[in-house]
Amino acid sequence: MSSGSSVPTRQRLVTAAAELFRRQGYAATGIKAILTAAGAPYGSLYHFFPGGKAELGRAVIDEGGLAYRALVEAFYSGDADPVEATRQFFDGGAELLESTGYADACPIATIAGEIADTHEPMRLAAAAAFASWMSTFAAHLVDHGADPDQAAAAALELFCLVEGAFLLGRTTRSAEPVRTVGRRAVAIVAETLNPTSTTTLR
Amino acid sequence: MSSGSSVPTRQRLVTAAAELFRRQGYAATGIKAILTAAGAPYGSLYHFFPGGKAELGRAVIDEGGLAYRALVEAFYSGDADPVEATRQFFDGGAELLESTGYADACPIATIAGEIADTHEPMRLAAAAAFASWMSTFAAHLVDHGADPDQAAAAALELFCLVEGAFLLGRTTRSAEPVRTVGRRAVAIVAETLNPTSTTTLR
DNA sequence: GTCTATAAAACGATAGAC
DNA sequence: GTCTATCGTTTTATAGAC
Repeated sequence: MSSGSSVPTRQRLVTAAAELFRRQGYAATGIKAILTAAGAPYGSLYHFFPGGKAELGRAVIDEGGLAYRALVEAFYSGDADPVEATRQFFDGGAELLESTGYADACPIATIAGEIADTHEPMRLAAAAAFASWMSTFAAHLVDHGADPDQAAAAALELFCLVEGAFLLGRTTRSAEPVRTVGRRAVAIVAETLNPTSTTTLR
Repeated sequence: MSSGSSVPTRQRLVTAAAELFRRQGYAATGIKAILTAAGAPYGSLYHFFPGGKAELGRAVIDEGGLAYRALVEAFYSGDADPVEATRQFFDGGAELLESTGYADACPIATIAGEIADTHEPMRLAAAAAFASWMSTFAAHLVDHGADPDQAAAAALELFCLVEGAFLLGRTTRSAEPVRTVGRRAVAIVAETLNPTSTTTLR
């Protein structure tokens, strides 16, 4: 299946590893399985990634981080209403989860959970990716009039809602958690853009 | 360190495995490491867990689920004010994360993320544990006057906030995410117990 | 830059003595 | 119920031909 000739070997390796890591985890995925999925020979991996599996893992986190950041930007760009964008973002996440048999959720969350205490370079890469998503979203809120501190808090809250709902949704094989937290996320964004009274909830 | 004579072998195995699984993940933790940490010989594991590593993993999830459910009950019991209990629950989580060097967070989240798509018995055990935590919390809200549906939604939202913040906190080595979502959690509980107007956010 | 053969170690699991 | 020796496999990584 696939392994078309036009895609460079290095990228085929990263793509195949990303898919397997996200579903099975980093440690449970053997290099041979990645090689088979990528249609690449054993030596190619160590040509492009002399650091072996760990360096490939880092590349997977970096590229997954960039891809998801681009996704956030696609929803929260320019004039797009943050509230409506949030509704669509969470609906899209729920549909993705369902349509992939509850396999595809966050591209790096599973890896991050495994290596946070054991592999410093990968941990830092994951932290940078997470931060880039939140700051991209928070900047859009600020562009639409939100207070910077409140926007940062809202970004963190939405991140946690998404990641928690992805974990719960994958574990229970349901998209309901994503839809439920999506409604809460919409309310948070609306509140952040339009604080109700002088003494707010926070 | 430890391996006191009074603790039964079976429980030493589960405790040692739980600690290693939570920090390194399920797949990355070898049986030999568990045996060494538990001070148990190779054969004991297969005496108590004929199903091997997977059966031990299931036991870790089950016992971790019961322990955390007891923790939730300790905070949300009887007359305890749900809002104040929520504040203390999240503060406690933040302090635990800090005091353990950002290692100890959710006892089964790391495992759940790894095996959700690959190991059905463990996945179901994790789903049951998650559900028991949420229903325990939701029941307390209902006891204090909340609408059952809103209580269930609030329980799901708090779960996702906690799990997301634990992941982000472990990845960034900071307890800040837990404290930030804790403030949001307090607001959610307060709103659930005391809806403001006829047309609410949801 | 591609590919294979192979090394060296670690893996989960089992058998059988005690 | 405890312990060890060991099987068979799989792991990551390397060497070296092409």
